[in-house]
Amino acid sequence: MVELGAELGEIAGLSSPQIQAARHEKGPMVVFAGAGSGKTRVITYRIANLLATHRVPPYRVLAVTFTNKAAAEMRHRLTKLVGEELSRDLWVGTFHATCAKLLRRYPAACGLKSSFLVYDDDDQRAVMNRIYKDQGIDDKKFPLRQVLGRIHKEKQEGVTGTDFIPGNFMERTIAQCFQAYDERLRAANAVDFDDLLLYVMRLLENKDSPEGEELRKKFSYVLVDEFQDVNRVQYRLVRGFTEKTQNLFVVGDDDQSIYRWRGADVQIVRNFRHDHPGASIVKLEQNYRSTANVVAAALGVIRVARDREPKELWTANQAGEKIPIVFCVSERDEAAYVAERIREAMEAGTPANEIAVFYRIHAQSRVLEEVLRSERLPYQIIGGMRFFERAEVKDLVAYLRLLTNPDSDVDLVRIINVPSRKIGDTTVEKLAAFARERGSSMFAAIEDFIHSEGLTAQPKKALARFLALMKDLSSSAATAAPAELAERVVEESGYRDMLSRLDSDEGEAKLQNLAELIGSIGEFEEEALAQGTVPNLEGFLERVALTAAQDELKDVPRVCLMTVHAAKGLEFDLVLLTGMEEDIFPWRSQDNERPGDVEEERRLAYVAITRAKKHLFVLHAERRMIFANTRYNQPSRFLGDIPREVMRPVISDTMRAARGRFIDRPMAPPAEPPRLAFRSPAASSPSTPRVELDSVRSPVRAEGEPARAAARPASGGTLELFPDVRLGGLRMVEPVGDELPVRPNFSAPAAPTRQGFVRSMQQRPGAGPERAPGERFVERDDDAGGSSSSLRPRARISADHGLGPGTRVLHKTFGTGVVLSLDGSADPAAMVQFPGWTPKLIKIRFLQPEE
DNA sequence: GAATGGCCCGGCTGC
DNA sequence: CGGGCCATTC
Repeated sequence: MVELGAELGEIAGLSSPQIQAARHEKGPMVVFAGAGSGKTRVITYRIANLLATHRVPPYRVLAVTFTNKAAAEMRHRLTKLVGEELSRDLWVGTFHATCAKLLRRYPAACGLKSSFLVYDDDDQRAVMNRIYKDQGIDDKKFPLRQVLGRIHKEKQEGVTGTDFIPGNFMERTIAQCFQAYDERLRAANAVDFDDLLLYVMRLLENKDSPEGEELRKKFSYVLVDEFQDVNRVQYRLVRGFTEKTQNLFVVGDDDQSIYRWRGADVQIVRNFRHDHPGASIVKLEQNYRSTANVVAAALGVIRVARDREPKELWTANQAGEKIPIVFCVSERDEAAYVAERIREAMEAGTPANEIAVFYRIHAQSRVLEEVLRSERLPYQIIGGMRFFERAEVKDLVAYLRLLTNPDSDVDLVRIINVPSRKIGDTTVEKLAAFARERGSSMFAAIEDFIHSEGLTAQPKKALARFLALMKDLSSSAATAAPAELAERVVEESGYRDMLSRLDSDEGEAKLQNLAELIGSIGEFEEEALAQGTVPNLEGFLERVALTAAQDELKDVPRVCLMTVHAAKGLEFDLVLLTGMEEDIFPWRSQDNERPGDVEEERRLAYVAITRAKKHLFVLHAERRMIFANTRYNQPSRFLGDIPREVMRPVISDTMRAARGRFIDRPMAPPAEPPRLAFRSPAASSPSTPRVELDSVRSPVRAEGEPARAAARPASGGTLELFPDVRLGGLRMVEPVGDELPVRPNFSAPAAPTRQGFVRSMQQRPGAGPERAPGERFVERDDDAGGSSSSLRPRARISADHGLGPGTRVLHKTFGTGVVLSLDGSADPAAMVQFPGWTPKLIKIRFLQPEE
C-alpha cells in the first residue's frame, strides 16, 4: 500500500489549493472547482489520504458521484493509490445506486421486500394508466404526463402521496392519483427513482427507528461530486449521513449547474457556507484541460451569467487554435462538415474516442449518424433511444422482473400475451378486475381466476398454459444462473420462435439485441464473481434501471455522439459543438410560450465548450429540418459572447458554393444596421447593461460608432457580431477565402427535397459499414445511398432574381428590409430582416428591390 | 383476438 | 416526423 504522508501534494504534483482540499480532514468543506481544474483528482486524493494517513476504515467513507461510470473510474484510481483491499470496501456510487444498496439492506424498515424492483418512466406511465382506467379519470382533463410530472416534482421536494395537500380542484385529482400511485407501487413491491432516495431519507430522518440510527452512524466521511446538481432530497440525505460528524466534503461548480429542470438547486451549493458556519472554502480556478483560447471562449459565455459565485478561471496552457465558428446551410451540410473534420483529425492521428460531437437534443443526432455512417466513420451514440428501451429488450427484462417479483403487474401485463398466446385484452381486463377485488396481484390471482365463473374454455386453457410456463421458468430460476435463465425464457416462452417467424432483417436484429442482453447479463455475473459477490437477478435488474446514459460509453475507438447534458464531466481532444442557433441552443420549449431558462442554457453552453482539450469547432446552420419542419434560426446568442479575438468565422463549402459570390462582395453597410432581434429574450430581464462585455469587444467597433450593445439588456441576445459575420458583411470581418480546402464531395447543397432519402434505400445487407462484434443494431434508416453527394445542386435563384444576402428590399406591409438568406424551392422565398421585426420568411414574389 | 391503417398530438435535457 | 391510441376489418 502506498503511504501518503505529508508529501502527498508533492508526490502527486498537485497545486497548492488542490493540496489544501485534498488534505482537509474534519468538518464541512466546499470546493468550488472550475471546469478542468482537477476536481476528480482532489476527491480521489482526499479519500486516499483519509484511508492511508488517517486510517479511516473504507466502509465508513461514502463518495457520491454523478454517474456509475464516474464511480467506477474513481474506484479504479483509488485501487491504484491504496490497493484493492481498501478500495473494495469503499462506498462509491451515484445517489440512486447507493440508496438502492442501502434499501436492499433494510427493506423491511421501509415496508419492502428485498426483491423490490425499480420502476422506470414507462412503468410509471403503465401504473398510472391503470389508475386512470380503474378510476375513470379523463386523460384529456388531466394529462397523464403532467400528473406524473407533478408527482415527480413533489417527490423531489420530499413530499409523498400521503402528505400531498391539494390546493385546488385540479390538485384534488392529482392527490387522488398520487395516493393511488404510491399504493400500487407498494403493492407491486416496487419503487420509482424518487422513492429510492425518499425511502432512505425517511429512514435516516426517523429518530425512532433503530435502522435509522444505524444509518446516521454508518459513514464518518461523505464526499459529493457535482454538488451543484444536487436536489433537496439528496441534500437532506447527505446532511443526515453527516449529522453526527459534520464531515461533509462537497465539490461543485455553480457555473455548471444544468439540471435545474430535474430538481437540482444551485442555491444549495451557493448557500453551503451559510448552512455550515465554519466551513472551509477552496476555489480551484486553474484550468489544466483546455487551450487558452477554449478557456477564453468559455469565459466569454459564462461571465455574462447573472448569478455566479465570483471566480475567474485561468490557464497556463498555450493559446492553441482560434475557434472556428462554422456557418452551414443546413443540418446536413453541418454533418458533412463534422465528418470532414473528424476524418481529418483521425488521419492526423487523433484517436476516435478523443473526438466528440455534441448537440442540444437527441433529435439532432439522426442526420449526424447518417452522414457518419455513409462516410464509414466509427461512432457510438450515447443516450437517445437506449438499448434497454427497445421493445424486445424490455419484454425479456419484463419476464425476468416477473420471475423476480411476481407482484409486478405492469410486467405481467406486458408479457402475458407476448408472444401471442390468445390471451386478449378482454381476458386481461377481467383478470385485473378479479385481482383487484381480491386485493392480490394479478399473477397470484390467475390460479383462482381460471376456476372462476364466466370464463370460456379457450382463455382458461391459454391462462393455464401461461401459468405452467411461468412456474416452469420459476423453478429454473432457483437453480440456473441469471444469463442461463434469460436464455431459457427466450426459448421456452416462444419468443425466439416468434422472432424467427418474422423472417426479416428486423427479426434478426431483434434476436441480436436479445443475444446482447443475455451477453450483458453474463458480463454482470463475471463482474460480481470477481468482486466476490453472488450474481443475482435483482442485482442485474437494478443495474438496468439505474444505468445512466454516460454509463453506456464504451472505451472503444469510436467517435462519441451525445447531448451536452450527457457530456458533463467528460473531456475530448476534439469537440464539435453543433446546432448553435437560437431556439435550439438556447433551447426554447414549444409549450406555453415559456421562454425557457436562458441562464441554464448559458451554463450548458459553458459545459459544452469546456469539454474540449485541444480543438473546438462551433457550428450553426442557417436552416434546420427538425421535428418535421424547417426552421430558420438566428445564430445562437452565445456565439456573440465568444470573444472575437479567439474565434475565426468559417464558411462551409456548401454555403460558399451556393452563394460564394455574395460573400466576398463588398457591400455598403445598411443605413440602419439590421437589428437582429430575438423573439423573446428581451423579456428575461431588463438588468445591467453590458458595459464590461462591450469593452471586451471594443476592438471590433470602429471609433465613434455607438455602443449598440451597451444599452441593451444583459441576456438580451444582442449580437453586434452578427451584422458583420453574417453573410452580408462577411468581408468586413476577415478574409475567409482560402482557409478551407474545397472538397467536391460536399460542394453540393444539402438535400432540398425528400426524394433524396427514399426509404427503399434502407437496410440493404452490406450497405452500411462493417459491424463490429458487440455493436448494437440500430433500427434507423441507413440512407448510405442517398447522401449529399448524389444530389443536384440547387439553382442559384439569388442570381436569377438579382437578390442576395444583404440586398435591400421593399415589402408592402413591413417596409424596407435586408435579405439575410434565400431559399431555393420552386417558389423561392427569402429571410428578410425588417427593422423592429423578427426575421421573416417571405416569398420573393412579394418583394421588390428597393430602388 | 390479431393485424392493419389512420389520426392525433407532442415535440428537451435524464436517474 | 414518429409513437401511441383507436377503429375497422378479417
